[in-house]
Amino acid sequence: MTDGVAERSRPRDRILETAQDMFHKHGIKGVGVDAITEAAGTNKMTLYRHFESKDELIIECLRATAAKASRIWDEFEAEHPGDKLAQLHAWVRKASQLLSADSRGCDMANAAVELSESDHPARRVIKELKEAQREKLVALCRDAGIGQAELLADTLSLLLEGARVSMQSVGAEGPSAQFVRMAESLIASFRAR
Amino acid sequence: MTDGVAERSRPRDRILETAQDMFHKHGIKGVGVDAITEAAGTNKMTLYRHFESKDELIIECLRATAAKASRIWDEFEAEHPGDKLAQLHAWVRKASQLLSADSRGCDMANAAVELSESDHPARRVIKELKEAQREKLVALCRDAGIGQAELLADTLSLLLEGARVSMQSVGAEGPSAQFVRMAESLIASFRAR
DNA sequence: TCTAGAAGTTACAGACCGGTAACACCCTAG
DNA sequence: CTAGGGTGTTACCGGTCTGTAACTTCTAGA
Repeated sequence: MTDGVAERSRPRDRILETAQDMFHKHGIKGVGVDAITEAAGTNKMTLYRHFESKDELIIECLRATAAKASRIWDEFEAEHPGDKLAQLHAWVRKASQLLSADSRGCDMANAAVELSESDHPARRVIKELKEAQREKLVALCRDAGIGQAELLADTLSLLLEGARVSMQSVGAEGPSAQFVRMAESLIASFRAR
Repeated sequence: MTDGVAERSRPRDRILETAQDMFHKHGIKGVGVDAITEAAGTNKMTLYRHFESKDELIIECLRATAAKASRIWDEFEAEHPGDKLAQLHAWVRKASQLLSADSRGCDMANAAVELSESDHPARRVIKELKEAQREKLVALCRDAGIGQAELLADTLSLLLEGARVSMQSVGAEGPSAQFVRMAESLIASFRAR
């Protein structure tokens, strides 16, 4: 018999998956460990046997989310082998799919907003993961033959980051609705230089 | 004798100003009403005599912050009377000043991230205020003689929103460092069309 | 100077939080 | 069959949170 949340797997995996989902939906400070374990079909003691604290659970969730996102890049390569420009367009399309209605945005950015303590252990993890993502996009732009690759990658990054947070303020019909047009126009402009 | 926080003014004003500051620095869920009243040199009962709940205090803080931001537009008009294009460049410069190190970003966007409950009373206020800001920027672009005023305004909005949240993830040396160059380049591009 | 309302003080209620202790249980490997 | 590790259960600790009650003190205006 399954459990709705996930196939009857090991408690640690269920906790991790459930926590990712609940942190994303309700925010990190908006959900307690009791609620997570209950939704995961287990209990608090088991959580603390696998994670030494809630902060460590947060960090593991961020790493897991980043790992999932990282796998998408493999799909780009698989769908458009060697064609870096096509992969860049695929990135735009994939990014725009993150802007569906009532999305809660980027987990790492949201965590950075919520965890305001400057010495919170998750902060350095967020920075590392975000920088890794940035370098991937820079490399993609460069390999696509774009001159100012860093500048285009950073511009696209800010546009997407802005779109994801804007959606949470004003919804999907706000400025973020024009994301694809903005991004494609930018890429065309950079290619023409 | 003054009190560090603010001149000896009326408790309600001190609470409002202190709450704005503390919500900005530590996040809404990261600060309790006790801490606010203590920092404001008053007490919890006085707070609840002026605000019927913490949620209402949050809303009043957002309105106050938006009102402050609104006054900046008057400065643009005062510094460059009638010259809407100069005012647009002033907007870019002012926006870039929001990207100083260890900034905590936009209060309204942060609140939208923190208050994940879709029916939270602050959500509609955030949406209203953000939409008002958007329309101001659209009007500025249009009056500056730019053809696709809405698209430029939305692009600039997303860039700034993204820069402000990116800073909280990766710091001021990340993609947000190029904000001015991106924005100016965009304006030039739209003007050339 | 007197008075009314604003502000301060203390204590408390009820809920939730992260985290731990002690113990019972189950299921699989040997 | 048995031993042991992973898991479940219950209860609890100390702390924090929003919000309220009852009472005292202050202060400005008539």
